Amino acid sequence: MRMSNLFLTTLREIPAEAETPGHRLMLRAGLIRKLAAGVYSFMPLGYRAMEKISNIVRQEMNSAGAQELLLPALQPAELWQESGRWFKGGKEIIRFKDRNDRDFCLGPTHEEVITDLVRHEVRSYRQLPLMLYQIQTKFRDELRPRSGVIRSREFIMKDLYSFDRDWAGLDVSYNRMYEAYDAAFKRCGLKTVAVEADPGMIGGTDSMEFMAPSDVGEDVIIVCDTCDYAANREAARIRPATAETEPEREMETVLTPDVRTISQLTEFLELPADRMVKTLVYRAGEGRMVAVLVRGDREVNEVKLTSLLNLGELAMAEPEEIENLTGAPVGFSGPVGLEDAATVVVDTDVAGMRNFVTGANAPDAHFINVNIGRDFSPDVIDDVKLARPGDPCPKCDGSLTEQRGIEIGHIFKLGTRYTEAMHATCLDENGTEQVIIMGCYGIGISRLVAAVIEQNHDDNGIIWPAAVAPYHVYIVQITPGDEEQAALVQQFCATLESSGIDYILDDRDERPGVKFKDADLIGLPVRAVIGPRSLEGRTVEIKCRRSGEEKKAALADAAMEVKALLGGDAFVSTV
RNA sequence: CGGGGCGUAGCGCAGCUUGGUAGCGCGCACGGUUCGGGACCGUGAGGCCGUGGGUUCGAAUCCCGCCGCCCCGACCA
Repeated sequence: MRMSNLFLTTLREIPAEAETPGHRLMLRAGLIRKLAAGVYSFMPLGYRAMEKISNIVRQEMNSAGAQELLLPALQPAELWQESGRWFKGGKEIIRFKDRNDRDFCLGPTHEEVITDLVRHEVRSYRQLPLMLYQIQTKFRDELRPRSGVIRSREFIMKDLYSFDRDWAGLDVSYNRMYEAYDAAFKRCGLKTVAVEADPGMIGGTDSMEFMAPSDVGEDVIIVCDTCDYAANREAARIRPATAETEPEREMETVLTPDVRTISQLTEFLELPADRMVKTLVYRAGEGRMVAVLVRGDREVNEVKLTSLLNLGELAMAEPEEIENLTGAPVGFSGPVGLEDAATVVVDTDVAGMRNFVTGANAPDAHFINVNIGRDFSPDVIDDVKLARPGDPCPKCDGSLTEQRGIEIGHIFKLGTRYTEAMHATCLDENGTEQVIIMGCYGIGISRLVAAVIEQNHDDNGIIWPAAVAPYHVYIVQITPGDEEQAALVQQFCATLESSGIDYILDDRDERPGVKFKDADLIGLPVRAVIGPRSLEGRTVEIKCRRSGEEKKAALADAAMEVKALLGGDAFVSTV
């Protein structure tokens, strides 16, 4: 491709709208352009990188035994009503009516459509297992699109669905996808961590997210410094602290006028926060109240709490609700005497404490020397606190660390969540109808492009991994009109082509500095320069974008040198 | 949805306080000099000053409404 023909304008200045390094570079390098909030065009260069990524993913899905198809983005409401997600699924579904006043949506995901398809086509267990996938545009009316193509309202996703006759089959499909994901991300030059995740509203038993570690990631991931334990903070478990053994003392009331917060209380009682127990009051669906006890220096993990109690909704209670429940204003809540009016949940660490401090459910009063069992009885004891760095690992003696990550893949064991609601069944050997067991597996393809750039750039621009670079080589002819140089360039291009290496030839009538700057910004893995210095020995200057290493190569050897820099044959794949 | 910020040329911004009909840099077009890390000189094109209303002789500027965009939070496969 000649630069003079390429539909590309690079930006010298940083667009004001972009905050993250990757988003800025994608705009500056002319990979994407914005149409509206969270809605982007992919320009030829950006699209080409995305196509290379799609092809890698496609190859890995195919070799895992999956088949590609294409499902409609336009979906009738009836399917979503059948699965129960038309109203629950909520605000992010883009809905509208057709001319006949029929409800439709633009597909945010395709569990319903694929389940509908499979229930019509699959009659027998002999047609299973089945893995079907597509690479297609998804639509979600995100509350807050951000960071360019990392969270957008229209995006490209690979979604794969597995159908098995039993749970053992699902385990096989799930593990096969796990391996395929790992392989695909590696090939894309992306560092990822697979973490335990909360299945959330989509339902199902197990789920894992593939995270690309990055400071601009929206998720916090918790990783053990010793073993392989890793989890999304929303789902991270923590090994309980060892139980205290001191003898129980008599519970007493202490007057604490206007002392409401833990920090006020530590000062007032001259006790550390880890001797206190916070009681947080939540309202679940249908007026059910939940009181959650965590140590004074900890936070509640609301996601863990929600899935633990299997609650559809959960919100902090309003001050009036707290006063109705406890008889005291906010700041004096405690578990004693609350058992009948609320579900009392105690964090595992609190369960091991003796003689702690809680609110007394009376204005301006706290209890000291509270003990579980004697003074109140919890309904549930479980791990409901938010993990933080330094916490003990649930699997080994190590301790947990924290980093941010971009979620680029998510795999779920759905089980019968959709197949049951939509009656997708098949007959087994005995002629008995069996509900099909399902899994679903997503990769955010357009997000992956952004994640690759977030992980691979420097101050001067993008540093594409060879396998996903829109082109492999950026060729600069220093003196555009020079015929001797042009002849060398032509020969060089021919050797690249015959080696399966693709390139951009910067043939613009610009000064060398401009071309070098654009070469760094666009960030193809190799830059090749042919100029006055090349003529005498018929050489090409070859520079590695990542290492900065530069060498002269004889024209005859140049293609081989380039290939070596690209990492050998494995990375050379044209779109 | 709550908080904050911003909408002026393709991009980055000034002008608004104190109303008088729009400017700078980059980019773009043309000519010339240049040419190994974003050159220089000259000429030029390009603007319902987000949008609707109001105040005024007169509004980019003051007032009110709406829309859009960005950030933080809430929320979220």
